Amino acid sequence: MKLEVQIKMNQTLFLRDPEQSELGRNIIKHSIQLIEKTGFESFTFKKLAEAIGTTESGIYRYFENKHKLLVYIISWYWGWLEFQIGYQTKNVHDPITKLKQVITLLASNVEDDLMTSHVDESLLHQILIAEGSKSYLTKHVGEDNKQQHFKPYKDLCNTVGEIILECNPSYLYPHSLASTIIEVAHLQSFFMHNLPSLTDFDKSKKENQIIEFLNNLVFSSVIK
Amino acid sequence: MKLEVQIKMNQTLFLRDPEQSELGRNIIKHSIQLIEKTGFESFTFKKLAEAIGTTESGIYRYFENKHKLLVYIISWYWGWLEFQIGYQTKNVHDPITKLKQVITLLASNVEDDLMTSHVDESLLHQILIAEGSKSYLTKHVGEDNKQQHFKPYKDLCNTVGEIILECNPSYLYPHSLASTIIEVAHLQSFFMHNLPSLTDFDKSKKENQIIEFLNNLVFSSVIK
DNA sequence: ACAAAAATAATAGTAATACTATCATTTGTA
DNA sequence: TACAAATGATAGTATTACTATTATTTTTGT
Repeated sequence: MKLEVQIKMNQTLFLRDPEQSELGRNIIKHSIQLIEKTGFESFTFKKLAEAIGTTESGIYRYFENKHKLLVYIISWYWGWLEFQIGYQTKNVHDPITKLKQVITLLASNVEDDLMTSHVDESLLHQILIAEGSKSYLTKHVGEDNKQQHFKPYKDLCNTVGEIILECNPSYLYPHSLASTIIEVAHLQSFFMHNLPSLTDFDKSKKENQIIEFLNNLVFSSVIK
Repeated sequence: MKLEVQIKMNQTLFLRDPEQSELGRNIIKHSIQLIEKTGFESFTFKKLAEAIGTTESGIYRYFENKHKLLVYIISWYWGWLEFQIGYQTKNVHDPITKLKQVITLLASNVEDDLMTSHVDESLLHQILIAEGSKSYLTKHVGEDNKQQHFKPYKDLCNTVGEIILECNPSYLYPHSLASTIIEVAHLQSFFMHNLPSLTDFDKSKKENQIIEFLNNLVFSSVIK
């Protein structure tokens, strides 16, 4: 028997559940590939339909528009990451060790998880770095938020915030520090590869330097 | 005599210099208002032309496309901020005080600077918070970078990075910390207003809390 | 003051995007 | 095997992101 991890998704993000059909899973699979390759701005449902071998109207039966599809795959990623964090830190009791592991998970390059056959987490991680903030940097962020579209992200920040509080119960900014860690991990990776003079890292040494930077930043302020 | 501050802009960002004509200055003025009000996605040259009382082709004579216009106004803002930092910290010799003042400048709500009659810096600051990262989160960031479109941002990060090094010459990540301060100041402000559970702040107390968070973060790690 | 040059306005047109609608065909299942 | 549900094929619309052309106004150099 093949084990498949299922991430429970918000129903308002789609019109028809893409997990439940071959076409739906193809939409997810190929949209991840296309968005990663061409960027979200030049990604269209027409191109996606061509890549899959279906028609535009086929896609529209699953997703209202490309922004909701983006939010869908990003939410999926946060759900998956939360699962990973729970799984990988299961028997770790020291909160400092746990927080270090979380930072490593957030700032490392991800490998494709074979438990999820139609999702390439490695590509998805790249999408998060380059397009993640576009999911909420809109004028309709308020309504999206009311529909709980960002719940997986918030849940993740809460989880990380709680670990921070375990390290130091009197630390004043657990949520802000959690969202900062996540966003800075992505930003510094983007800068390192595209605008390197905004960082002190070089591509060849990979993500380790970002992890060290974040560890230094986080533990200096959390554990005085 | 009325003093006007002039920010020197990269020539490849525009086709005709908008500072040099009434129409050009109107394009800047109204694009700042429109982008702030409607968001960058629904901002079009047609709407801008209507707001000014000119035609689409009129705008196209100044800017190739709306992305370059966005990068233009954002670069302008970084240039202006750099000037502000230089001006406001002119006679401050203690680097710690200086860095604190810089953090305050980066994370405070900006007031309209009357030295620049066609630019509303307060609106521009809001645009930076909500749209700033869209200037570089593109697939053409590499070419844009070669054309020096992000130079004002890099210069600012360098300036901040140098102050960080004055505080602690052995600090390992001056550039990364500088870009982190700038980005986190904007992100936490956006989150506070739109996704407050990602922060520990509440709108009523305004930006002071973000400044305190950043001070705590920065000085814990820079001055051990 | 006047001609030439430059800038602007007005209009039209195109290809692509972001959809909506309709209907025929295939597929899954009671 | 019949019926519904899902998919495919096709067409159509309004808007966007431009380019091109020509007429009109404004600026400027002599």
